[in-house]
Amino acid sequence: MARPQAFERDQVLTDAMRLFWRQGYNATSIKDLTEATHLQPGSLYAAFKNKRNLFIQSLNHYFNDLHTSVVSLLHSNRPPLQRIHDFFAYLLEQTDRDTESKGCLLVNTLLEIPTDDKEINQRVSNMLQTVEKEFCRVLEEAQLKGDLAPTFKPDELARMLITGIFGLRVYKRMQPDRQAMQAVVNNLLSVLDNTR
Amino acid sequence: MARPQAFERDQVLTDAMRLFWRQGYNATSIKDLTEATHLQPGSLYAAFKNKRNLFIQSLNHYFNDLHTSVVSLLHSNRPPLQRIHDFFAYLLEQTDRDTESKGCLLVNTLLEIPTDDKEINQRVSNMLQTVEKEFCRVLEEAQLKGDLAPTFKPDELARMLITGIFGLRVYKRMQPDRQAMQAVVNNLLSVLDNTR
DNA sequence: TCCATTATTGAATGATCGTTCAATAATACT
DNA sequence: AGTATTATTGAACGATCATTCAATAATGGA
Repeated sequence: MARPQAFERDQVLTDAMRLFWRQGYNATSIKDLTEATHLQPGSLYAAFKNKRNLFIQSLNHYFNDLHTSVVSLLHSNRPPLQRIHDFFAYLLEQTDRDTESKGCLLVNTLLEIPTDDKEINQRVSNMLQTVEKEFCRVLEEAQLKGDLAPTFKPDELARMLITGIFGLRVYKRMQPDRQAMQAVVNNLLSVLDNTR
Repeated sequence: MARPQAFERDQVLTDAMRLFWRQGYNATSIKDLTEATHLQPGSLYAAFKNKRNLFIQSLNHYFNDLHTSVVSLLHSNRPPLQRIHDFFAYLLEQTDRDTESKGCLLVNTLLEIPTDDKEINQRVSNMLQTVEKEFCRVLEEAQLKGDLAPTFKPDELARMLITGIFGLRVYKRMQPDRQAMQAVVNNLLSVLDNTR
């Protein structure tokens, strides 16, 4: 016995997320958000408490999508090292389609939000560490199969690859051509071929 | 025959730069800047036109310092590949001392400023490309001396190392311990050891 | 059909934003 | 000493910020 909600929470979060992704947290105003979501300020605040909380929900929404992609790529039935290559191929494709150079919302957030905002930094760090762990498991699997030299430490390699991805996300802002990005990936992945 | 300027332009730029570095462009207000520089708004605007221009001057100031460090490290009299290692050792030290996790102002700016701000993006990109070229020249020198396999393309390697630095700058925000960062650097630099 | 409950509206709030400018102060030259 | 010139001050401006809330609308159950 009450008036029903007229909007879909998921759709609103998608709209908000896209805006934060394109403009960053500080540069996105409530006015921007009301226009993008077609919700009035009051509704936005009733549903999401405030701007900061809406942002956090947007981050969660982004990570859900990201995690789905990562899992489907890294848990496929292809050989482990091939799956790593698949991931980077996917990253390059996505980077290519991203004509606005938005990059990764999590990486952008990590650099924009002040260090002393423990909550947001912790949340984003955890999300990225989750991805790092997925990488690590695949590398362990490769090592077990003998596709990766036993002298490697999978956790260190995973960390290095994740760092490489972060770097690519930044490098893209310099508007390099696809070939340049591809060459970086090739050199990065050449570490895995090392027999030591 | 006029009243002399009471402040040192360089000191003011240093103060402003530190603030932009710590907080980012959008999160830094004129009030913040007047407090940090001890200049009133009017003086600030008389000397630097507006906030945006003050930021651009701060970027230049930052790059001057950066370029000095890079040159002294990469043009030393040590063997070329050793100079690359020196650079990363310096980077790790600096990262360690940076308890606020400010990272690199240029990298932060590249991610914060919208893509459609051509001027700032172009300026920052040029600065970073300058560093990349310094790396490239050292790698060419190493190749000439036979310290680097001739199959490598120095420009691609330089790009990969720069990307690695960007990545480390981001990774640092996740508050990793020094060992973790060191391992990333080791794995990154292991590419150079490849004999192909 | 009426009512209790919740959703939506959008104007209003006070704070803060970047920027301007008239008033005042400090200097060098005559 | 007087004056032309430039530097400094800091209050004031309009715009915009995030947030609130009283008024209104829409529903399901009685």
